Amino acid sequence: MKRSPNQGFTPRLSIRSVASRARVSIATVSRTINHVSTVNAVLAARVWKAVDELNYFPNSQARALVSGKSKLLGLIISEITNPFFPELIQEFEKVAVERGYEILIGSTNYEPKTMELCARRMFERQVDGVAIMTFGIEQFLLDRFASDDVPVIFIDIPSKHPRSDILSVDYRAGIWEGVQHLAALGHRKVAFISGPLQHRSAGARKSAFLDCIRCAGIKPNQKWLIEGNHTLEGGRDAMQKILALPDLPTAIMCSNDMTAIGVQHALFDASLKIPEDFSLIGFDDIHLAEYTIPPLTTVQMSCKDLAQAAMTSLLSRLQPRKDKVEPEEPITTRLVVRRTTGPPKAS
Amino acid sequence: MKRSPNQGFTPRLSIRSVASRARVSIATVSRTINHVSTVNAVLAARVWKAVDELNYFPNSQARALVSGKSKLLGLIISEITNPFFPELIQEFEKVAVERGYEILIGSTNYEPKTMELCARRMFERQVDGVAIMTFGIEQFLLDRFASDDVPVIFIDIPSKHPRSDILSVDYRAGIWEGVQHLAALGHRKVAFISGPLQHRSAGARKSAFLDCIRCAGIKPNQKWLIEGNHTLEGGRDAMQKILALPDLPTAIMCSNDMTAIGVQHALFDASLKIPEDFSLIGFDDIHLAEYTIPPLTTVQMSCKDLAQAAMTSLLSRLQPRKDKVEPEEPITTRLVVRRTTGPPKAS
DNA sequence: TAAACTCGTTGAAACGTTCTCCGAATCAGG
DNA sequence: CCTGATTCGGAGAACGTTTCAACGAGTTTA
Repeated sequence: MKRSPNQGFTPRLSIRSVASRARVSIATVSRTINHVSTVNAVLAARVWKAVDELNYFPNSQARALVSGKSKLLGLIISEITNPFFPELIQEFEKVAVERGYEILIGSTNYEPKTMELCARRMFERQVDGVAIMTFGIEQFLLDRFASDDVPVIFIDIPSKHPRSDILSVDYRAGIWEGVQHLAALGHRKVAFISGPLQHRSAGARKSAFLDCIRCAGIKPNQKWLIEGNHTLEGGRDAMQKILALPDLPTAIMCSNDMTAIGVQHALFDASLKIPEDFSLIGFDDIHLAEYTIPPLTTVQMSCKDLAQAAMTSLLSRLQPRKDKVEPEEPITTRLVVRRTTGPPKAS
Repeated sequence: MKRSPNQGFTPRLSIRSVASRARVSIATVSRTINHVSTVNAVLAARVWKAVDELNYFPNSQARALVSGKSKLLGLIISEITNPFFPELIQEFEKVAVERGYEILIGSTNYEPKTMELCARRMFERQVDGVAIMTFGIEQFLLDRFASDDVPVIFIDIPSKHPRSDILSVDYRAGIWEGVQHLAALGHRKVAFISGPLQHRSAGARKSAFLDCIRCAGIKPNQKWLIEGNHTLEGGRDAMQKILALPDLPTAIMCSNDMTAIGVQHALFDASLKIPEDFSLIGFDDIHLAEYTIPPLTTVQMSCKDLAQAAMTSLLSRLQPRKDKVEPEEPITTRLVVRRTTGPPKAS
């Protein structure tokens, strides 16, 4: 940056330009654009006119520097190429922009190393808050955010120690509906393709499934519990493993929709039909699920609700108001029946 | 922000803390962490030690304020829920983070209004550069960026006035391969479902198609030129319109893969088979295209190439080096044959 | 031996805001 | 018309950094 008296030209458009054009002090301009009520209406009008004519807008860096608030929010997700997350991002962005925030996105790709890098990026940009929408998070990262007084929201299963920065999801409800649906159709041999199990919430989905299966009076078969990785490839590979088994299940539940789509692909490749040969249930209800062939029966977790709950909670922590932070309702899940489930093949 | 002498406590971790701990001036600290070569090795070591012990990192707001560089890059896309864009974002993010930049994402949802809002957001955060990866952009927005000396990169068709801030895509090459492929299979009746035609590059894809069709000696039929909107729904609706026609085409080309997936859905609903009843070709080659049922034959536009070319060009404009900005090669496109094309039904 | 140069370090100004404090202006009541 | 209350505008410090100008200690030259 040039330090010379005036570096020649370019008297950069600043609050000062507005002040002089409106013939008021810079303080008055500042108060006007920050909607402080005590400012005289006549002057305010002059200020707004000047702002408009100059097409001025405040320098957010300077604002951030002095206020200590960057108006930046971090959003850490697992994998941006999994359509569930873009849908989530879209909701986040909407709410954030409405409230004057921008979003910094970090994609971990399921690697703890990358997760750490993302967290560091968030730190360096001094985000005002972070939403961690991955399937799990390391404790030490949470601690680090906490030690910097950065509010953090993350997803987890409902717990009896309701720390309000946890957004709890009731995975069981939807999975239970799914299992019941399958049982009602006559399925007794149900496989489950999980997500990467080192992630808490992937594990939570799997335990919910096992729990439900037992409640339905079905004894789970270890052979039919496959670990996937929440990707298309993972779903395909897992299904191929299942097909290689001597004793086949009649229905497959998946930890997310991408896995289910991978399964559909594997079955198509093997010339097997859904739902005639296998029933299939996904999880998430991404928009695409309605468009698979055949349309996917899946457990819906409203990412709209999720994003809004996360944002509400995050923002309420940023602007401490008198209204108490209400204990968050758990996010609910429910079955959406489409066309990948049917009675088991009479074998 | 409290203005009282010391607001009690919290002597915020700053470059000053490091300076006093390393027993040097803040200027020396600054030069050290910015890798200015003239700094004495002994002092540098002391500084790095202090940095490490305090776990210090510089405040990016302050940096941005004084340097005039926000190290923020804008990325404006059409629609984050179209999987093509997340794939693009992923590449962008990778390159950007490597170079110390963060990305601000704006999704226009094809609305000029929203596009304007996005541009404004970018302005307010004083991004150092913007990549506009939508299917078109208003001239006045480009002008505004230009008047603020913000480098802009956007996509367009190859033109004889190669302004280096245009990333040109050779849509024709891939579409030509697609048309030839169909013609070779015996198709003479080919429909095209375009994107929203107010967008330049959607229009470009359509003209490329018309051009290729004529070159292949086929007379295009106006009835088979449907305007879609690059979404699943748009593809489905367009296909339903086509199915209502008295004279049916035998093959469908789509302006993007999402449209093609919508077409597959409409055909599935109508109990029509691909490729037996209709051949289908998409555009983009999103990752999902390999996983549709049947796997989608499509024109590949490497979003990796696209993102990297965009970033390279953008970054080279940010750090003007001696090495001349090479004239960008147009991004190429090519056909990927999978299983949605076959000979036309003998009617 | 003093002057002229280097080299490396430091103090201080500047970036564009916000916000506190204080002085000036306005107004109502006596 | 004067006093006290009230309201509003302006000067200036502070935020955390970068970088310029200046300075001090060595080193070389006259």
